[in-house]
Parts: sequence; C-alpha cells; structure tokens
Amino acid sequence: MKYKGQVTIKDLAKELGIAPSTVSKALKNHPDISESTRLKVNELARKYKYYPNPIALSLRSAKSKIIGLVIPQIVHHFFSSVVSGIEDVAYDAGYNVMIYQSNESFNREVMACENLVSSRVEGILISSSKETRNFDHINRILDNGIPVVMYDRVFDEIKTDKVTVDDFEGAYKAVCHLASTGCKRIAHLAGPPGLRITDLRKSGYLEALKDNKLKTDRDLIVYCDNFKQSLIRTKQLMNLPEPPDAIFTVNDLTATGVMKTLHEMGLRVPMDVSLVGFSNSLISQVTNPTLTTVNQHGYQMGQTAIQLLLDRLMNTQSSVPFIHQVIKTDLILRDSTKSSLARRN
Amino acid sequence: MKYKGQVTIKDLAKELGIAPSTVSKALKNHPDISESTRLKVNELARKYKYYPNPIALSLRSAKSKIIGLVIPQIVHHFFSSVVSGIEDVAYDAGYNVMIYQSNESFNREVMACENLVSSRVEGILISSSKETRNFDHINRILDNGIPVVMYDRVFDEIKTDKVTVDDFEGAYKAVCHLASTGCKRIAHLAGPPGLRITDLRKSGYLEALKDNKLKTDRDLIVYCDNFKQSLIRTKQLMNLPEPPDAIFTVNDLTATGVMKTLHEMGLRVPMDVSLVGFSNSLISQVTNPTLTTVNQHGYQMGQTAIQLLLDRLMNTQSSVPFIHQVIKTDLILRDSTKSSLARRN
DNA sequence: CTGAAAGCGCTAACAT
DNA sequence: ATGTTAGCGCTTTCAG
Repeated sequence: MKYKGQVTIKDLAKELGIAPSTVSKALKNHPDISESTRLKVNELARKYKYYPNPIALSLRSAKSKIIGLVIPQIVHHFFSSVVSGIEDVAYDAGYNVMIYQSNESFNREVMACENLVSSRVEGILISSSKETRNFDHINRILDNGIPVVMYDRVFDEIKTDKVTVDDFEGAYKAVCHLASTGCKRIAHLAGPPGLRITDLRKSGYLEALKDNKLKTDRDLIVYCDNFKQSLIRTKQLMNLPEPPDAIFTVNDLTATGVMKTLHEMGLRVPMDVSLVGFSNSLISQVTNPTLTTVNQHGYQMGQTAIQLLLDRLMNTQSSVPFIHQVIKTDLILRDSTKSSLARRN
Repeated sequence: MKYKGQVTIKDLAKELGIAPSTVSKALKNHPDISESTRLKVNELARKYKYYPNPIALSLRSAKSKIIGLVIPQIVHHFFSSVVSGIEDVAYDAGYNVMIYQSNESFNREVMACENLVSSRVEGILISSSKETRNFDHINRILDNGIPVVMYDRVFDEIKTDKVTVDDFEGAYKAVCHLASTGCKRIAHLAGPPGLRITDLRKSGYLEALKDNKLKTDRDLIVYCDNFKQSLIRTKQLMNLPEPPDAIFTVNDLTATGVMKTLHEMGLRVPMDVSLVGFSNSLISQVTNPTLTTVNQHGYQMGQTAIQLLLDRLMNTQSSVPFIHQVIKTDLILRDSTKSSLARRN
C-alpha cells in the first residue's frame, strides 16, 4: 500500500541513480537510450505502478486532453444517446469528457461554458437550451481560441461546425407515409415557433402535404410539444367539425399524450386516427400500439459531432471552412399507422 | 480578439511592472498588499479577462478538482437522474465531473477506473455493471488513496461508503398496497438471481405476502426483468390454472410489457389485474393506464453519493468509519392499481 | 509592502 | 548514451 501519492519520474530516477530526463526518455522508448537502462526503467515503472501525471503533461503541453460537453437534459433518450456516441469516440482518441447539463436554463448554459473555458478544455460540444436566444457566451469561447461544435440545437448566427438531423426530411417522410396509407386530414403538433427544428419539421410537413395534393388547414397545426398540453390539444383537435384522421407530433412524448387521449375518447389507433412521433425514443417501443416514429440517430450524431471537433483540433490552422453535417433520418414503421404497401416491425 | 492563448499572471505583472508573486497575492486580496496595487491588478485582470489556469493550480496543489463518475447506462432514466443529482452538488462545491459509461460491460468498467485514476481525479463514484463479480479494479483505486463511493449497485465485499435505495421497503410497500386493494394472488417478475437488488426486492415481496396472510406460490415468482421476455412470461402467468390478480415487476419497463400483453389478452388493468412497477421512470407516467410504481429517488441518490465523497475528501484522516446510506422509497399511486382507502395522482 | 526563488511533474534543448 | 537546465503557470516561503 503506498499512500504517498503517486510515484513520479523523479522517484524512479533516484532509485536507479540516474537522471529524470533519462527516465522520461526511456519510458517512451526514445532511440538514444541504451537497451539496458530502458529495460531497467520500464521494469521499475511497472513495479511501482508508475502513471505519468496528466496534469503535469497538460501544463507543459498546454493541452488538457479534455473535451467539454454541454447538454440540455441528459434524461432525454435522444440526448443520452448523443452522449454515448461522443464518449465512445472521445475515449478512443484519448480524450476525456467533462459534462455539464443546462437543464434547459440559459443561465446554466452560460455558466457551463464559462466553467469549461476556465477548466481549459480543448474544445466544446454544445446543444443550446430551449431558452437560448443570445450567443455571446459561445462567441466568448471562440474568442478564447477554443473550437466549438454545435449539435442538434444550432444557430445560423454562430460560426462553428454543426451537426443536425435532417428534420425537414424526417417530417416529410413521416407525412408522406401517412398520406400513402390513405390519410387525408393530417394534423401537426409542432414545437415552439422560432426554433430551427420546429420550423424545419413544419416545413417538411407542409411540403409533404403539397406533394401529396392534400390541402393544408391552419386549424390542424398546433404548437404543442409536451405530454401535458397534448392531452388538451388532442381533444380540441378531435372536436373540430372536420377532425383529423392522422397526427404527426414533433416528438414521441407528445405522441404518447395524443395516444392516451384518443384512447380515452374511444378512438382507435391507427384505425380511426394514425399517429407518428419523432425521435425513436424508448417510449415509442412500449406504447400500445407501438409508435411509428422518425429515428434521429442520436448515437451517430454524437459520433459525428466529436469527430468534427477532433478534426478541428488536428488542423490547428483554422483555414478549413466550417462544416454543417446533416444526419439522415429513417422512418420506423410500427403499429400506430396503417400499412401502405410494405409493413415492418 | 486575443488568440495568444490565455493571459497569465506573468503577463499582468509585466504590464504593471511588478512581480508575479505580487500579482498573485493582490488577486486573492492578501492582507499585506497595498490598496492601490490591489486595485490596479484587479482592474487589469478584469480588462484582460484573466482566469487562473486550473492546470497549474492542480499541479501545485496536487488536487485536480475533478470527480470521476462511472455509470452503467446513462440512457436509463434512473441513472440519468443520478447524474443530475451528482452534477448539481459537485458544481456547487467547485468540482468538475468526468464521466464514463460502462455500458454494462465489465471490461469497460475496469478501463474507466484506470483512466480515471491516471487522470488524477480526487474521488470516484461508481455503480457496477451487471457483469461485475470481481472487484480488483476498485481495490486498486482504493490502494491509490483515492476515495470511492458506490451507489445503487454495491457490494458488501468492498470497503467504501455506499448509497442504495431501500429495495426491500419499496417492494414491501408495493405489495402491501396491492393486498390492501383486495388482491389475493400477487405475482412477482424479479431480476437476475444473485443480484442484491433482486434479492432484496423479492424478500420485500415475500415479507409483504406473509404479513398480509397471503400464501406464497412458487409459480408466481418469475425471473424476468426486461420488456421482451415479459411479453412471454405474462402470457404464461395468465394461463396458469389459478392466474394472478396482480403483478409486481422489478422495473417499469417490464411492467410496460406486462401491460401490453394483458391488453392483448383482453384483460383490463387494474380491474382484472393490478400492476405495480419499480423506478418511477418517465414511462410510468405515460402508459395507459398510468403505472403505480416505486419512486427510487435517483436525483437524491446522486446528491447523497457525491456528498459522501465530498465529506471524505474533507476529512483526509480516513479514520471515519464507512457509511452506508439507504434512501427511502415512496410508492406512487397511479391508475394501474385499484383504490384502497386514499387515491392519488 | 514587495520581490526573488524554489518547486509541483514533466520534457525538450542543449550540453557532456 | 546520459545529464543539466529551463520552463509550462502558479503559490509560498523567505528576504529585503
């Protein structure tokens, strides 16, 4: 049991009666160290379980080998998948991940950025809180020369690499599928107006209606992106003079609320009303019926985001133009929609 | 825009024509610095946005101000709640959190521990993977003089502080509630045998049966802790000559599978069969009917775990005996069980 | 009241 | 082939 803190190069050097720099070189198999001392050193290092002190290394190299991660809410399946993707790639590349949740609070997001900068992380991955409308904190990171990659919730105003999901395409596919199963009056429960993902998903929805020659009806577009509200909104929708025969929601949780309400109203899914969510979260697999939804590929988004950052970290000359990578979506067909031609899962 | 890396004490000192050590003292309002230089220094520091370099501080103080966190799977609601609890307390105490997922793999858990140790974290919070049966990696952390707190998945063999939920009590309460609503044949879907939480929850179940004068029936205890299996097991249970009138599952996801199967069999919840889960995960609030479940208080567990660690970090003299803190559970009454006396939510 | 020096652990020039 | 020196940014004696 050695409690004396950890063994240092100096300790090894003293024990062997040689200079610390020799030990250092021997440890990394530097060519101009003799075979014999190299062996001696490595053996002793193993014996004493020598680990290089990363803090000393960081100080010298001015590289912390730490990536900062700012995430809205880790409890959401999509975001935790993103974290997994980030982690896996980061560790393979020898980076550690320091994590901060904003909990959808702008102030916490700002604080997280400041802490991360002052922790000297080498780069930051960030997805903004729903509240965020001002970007000074992000520009401040950039001013410090620290590269940033934004993922999922991104803003055109900020000059960084970005990764998003193809929200437009996802929505488009979802609604086309509904149309192909014979639905004529397709409603959309959308996210908060002004948010990129809201707008893109709504556009995809509208485009799909047009391409399928279905007329759009303002009454069928409702801003509602959470479970609680959806209980009310669904009832209102279904009580319209001409109620919808399908509903496309901006996320799975909202779809769950819709489903619950439809059941309570005695309506069957998908026979009376078809339903499509967005995210392919765990929940979508356990509802009754299971939920057709758009797969956002969170894990892959995480991988892409960190890879973009690592690339930036390699190319110190920041001449490379910023990249906006868009992840393709899949429509996962389940039991909340009727069959068109093929059916799966 | 200064890209020259960050400003250092030396930079400030040079600009002011004084010594670095003076700047250092002025910055921390050391008593023997004159009012005037103190002001000058602080002003310049603000102007240049000076932040102390935490890496240099770490090297000097031999304290990284980083806590390591090893977690099985962040995608599970319970664990992500734990993370939130840890985060919030850690940051208030000025610590950063470095996170590693084991993804339920023993090897990854071991690697995580090693990386964390070599990253010189000041303490480690760990919940073991389902595979873990050997604890050398944890003892190695301890040998390095780094305090460990185990949470949720803990082992008696290891001498550390621990936090667990009162699994016995949670199960006991759940089953007593079922009994109080008139259920006579209560089945239990249990976790993998040999795991602490499995055994405790099963004991709670058995004890509750006994205290309510219900006879136990081996056929009603099935090892099944996931969605997929539950689809089969439920059918088998309900096809018994004397089928259960209530089912208590080891987690919410499993309960969801049970519910789905019951619906498909034309059985109503709770009129024909009552159902109680364990975790109070998001899912339990969106099933139809909503699921009565045991609240595990993940957030609080996280807070408790990190607090135990911080306490240990304060008391360097490790004379304090190890603490095993047990978090009380609540039964959350929802619509998958009948009403006894009072009903809520 | 202020400054010079030393050292945390490590490595890269630069000797020898 | 090995050793010496210096310095990454900071603080803490210890001298002035």
